[in-house]
Amino acid sequence: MNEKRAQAKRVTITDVAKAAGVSKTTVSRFISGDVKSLAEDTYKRIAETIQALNYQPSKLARGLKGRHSFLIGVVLADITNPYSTAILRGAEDACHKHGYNLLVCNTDNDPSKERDYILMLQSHQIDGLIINTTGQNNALLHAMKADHLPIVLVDREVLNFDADVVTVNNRQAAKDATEFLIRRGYKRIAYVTQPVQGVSTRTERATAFAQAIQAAGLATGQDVLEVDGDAQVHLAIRDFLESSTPGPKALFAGNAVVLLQVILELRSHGIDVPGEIGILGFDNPEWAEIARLTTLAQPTYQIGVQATERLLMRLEGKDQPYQHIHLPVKMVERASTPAV
Amino acid sequence: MNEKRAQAKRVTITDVAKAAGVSKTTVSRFISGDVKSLAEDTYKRIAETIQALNYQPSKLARGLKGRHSFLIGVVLADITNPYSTAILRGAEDACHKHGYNLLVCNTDNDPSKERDYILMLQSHQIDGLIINTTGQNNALLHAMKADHLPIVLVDREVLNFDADVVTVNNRQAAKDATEFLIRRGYKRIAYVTQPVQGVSTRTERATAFAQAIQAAGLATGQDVLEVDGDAQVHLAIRDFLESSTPGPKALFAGNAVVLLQVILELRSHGIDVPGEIGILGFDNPEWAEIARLTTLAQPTYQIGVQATERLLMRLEGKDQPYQHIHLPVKMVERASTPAV
DNA sequence: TTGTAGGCGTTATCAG
DNA sequence: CTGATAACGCCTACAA
Repeated sequence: MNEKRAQAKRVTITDVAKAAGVSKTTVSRFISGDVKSLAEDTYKRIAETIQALNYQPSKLARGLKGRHSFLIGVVLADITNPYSTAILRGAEDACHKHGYNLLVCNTDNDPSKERDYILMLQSHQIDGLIINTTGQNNALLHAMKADHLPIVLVDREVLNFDADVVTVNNRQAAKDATEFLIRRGYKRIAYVTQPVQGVSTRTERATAFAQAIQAAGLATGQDVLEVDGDAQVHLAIRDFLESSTPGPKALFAGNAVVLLQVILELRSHGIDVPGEIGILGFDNPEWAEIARLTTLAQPTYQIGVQATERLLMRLEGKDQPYQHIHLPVKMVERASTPAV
Repeated sequence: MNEKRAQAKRVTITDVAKAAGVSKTTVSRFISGDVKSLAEDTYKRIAETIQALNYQPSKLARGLKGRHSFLIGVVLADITNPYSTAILRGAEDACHKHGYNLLVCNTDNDPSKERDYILMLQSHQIDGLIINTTGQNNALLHAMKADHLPIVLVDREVLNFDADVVTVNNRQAAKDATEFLIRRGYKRIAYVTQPVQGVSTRTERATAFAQAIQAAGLATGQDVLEVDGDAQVHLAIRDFLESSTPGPKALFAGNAVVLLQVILELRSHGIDVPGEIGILGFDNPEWAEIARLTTLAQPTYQIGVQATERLLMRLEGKDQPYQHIHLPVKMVERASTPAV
């Protein structure tokens, strides 16, 4: 075990102090931005020395002693989903402005992976956590919160968990979209979603949809189709197409992943969209324009930004009451939902 | 300034040592996996104590003293590009297996942001760096490397920079695809790309394309269209469509971003694909299936995994010569490139 | 306005 | 096989 990674000796606060002819404390004050307690002359000398030596304070050491690691953990359910990516990008931009970095984790909607990650993040002493949770690690989240870790929930809420939440108004959006389809003249409408169990967003959307359908007297008892994977989509769509309920049909997809599956499935059946069936979907992926699909666009980037800003606000000591921020959803009407 | 974040006192190695009736050193050995120098009995006792106390070693403290921060920096040019996301996911999976975490940065192809980020990562004492570089911070990269920071380049190479590189065989893929289009009977073929300047991937693809066109006697002097933004795409496509060179036309897009722009632009001109023009593109985004586009699929997930594994290998002290890994590209033929 | 001393949680060194 | 002790680079009292 000889010197494997013999880093060119790092420039430390001690080097700067020595070179500038002051004490470490003074340099430390400079770093922490405690400007007003430094003589102008001293300030200048330190600034120059830092420049000259190309000194970079170690966030590691700062974190060990002080309060900040300058690390924010981001736990995402599915990092390949453009929805998550947009949030990530918003969070990233906001962090960068404040000198924080993002520790990104991808749980694949797997609660045990999520658990592992939260623990790892903890061991890195993250200053805050932004999480799109599976909803199966609530006890752990409570514990972290009790440990005074600021947490912001994005997209999905957690029952009885008092924290900042940044999401969209799912109920309203689902209701509006459903009523829109009904006004368009569709009579047999189904909502296709991934399993709703434990995921607030999915539950809210599905429930609001079901209520709207009910209110319009269009319920069939087979209105919400829960699917998990292509095979189940296949079966669900087949049954839907075969159902004998009269009138124009429409399918409402709960997110972009499902939307894509539905489109491809319909195509494999040789069904013409929108000739034979209307389509509407949550999320507004880049390909919606290509496929001319009516979608519900969420301000994903803004979700990331606002979540991060809530967090940073707390990190800076401004304690405000927890807030549930519901950003607006905007329908982008395209060719897939004509009046029938 | 009272106790803002008065963390419930963290369980430390000292607590474990005390509870287990051994010294900190011994516990440290346990943590570091130095198993063979522990009595079986001691081992068991420590394991139990750690369980009981729910102890989590602080990676921060470990990093400060020892060699590892267990942090790997990932610098991406564009995090919203599904291509990048897939790499990220591969890297993430590989890291998680080895107990490392990813510090993710998004440069938006902006060299000065890239510079900032590299410096920030350095201050977090990252153990390694995976970078999809803008190509404008080579000096800095050289410096980091001289500091013995293991670096793996993904997607894009850097001239005269000796390091591991994981990418695909761009030249071969571009050549093969171009020849495929020629065999299909297209006579006027243009390659649409984002600015190639400094980006090896783009340069290689464009060059190989130009050579293949040249070899086939199909060059017009207007074969590679460099575009930056929708406005330029608009102009380039218009000129291309108006060009009087006889024979079937085809457009070859340099990546998914350009591909999308091209498709939408053609649509706005009312051009039928593939009736009036053939289309082929690098990358294989999820919507290629919907739009029935022939594409060149890259093993993006694998790029992420292999890049990370190269890095981890070095972190574990296995010094191997640097390698340029060129993963294979696979053409996915769909309806957009019929024989004409 | 500046400095001194001690400690954050861990690992490396050197002894037993 | 196990332990004392001194770092790592910085921050926070407390003093001056």
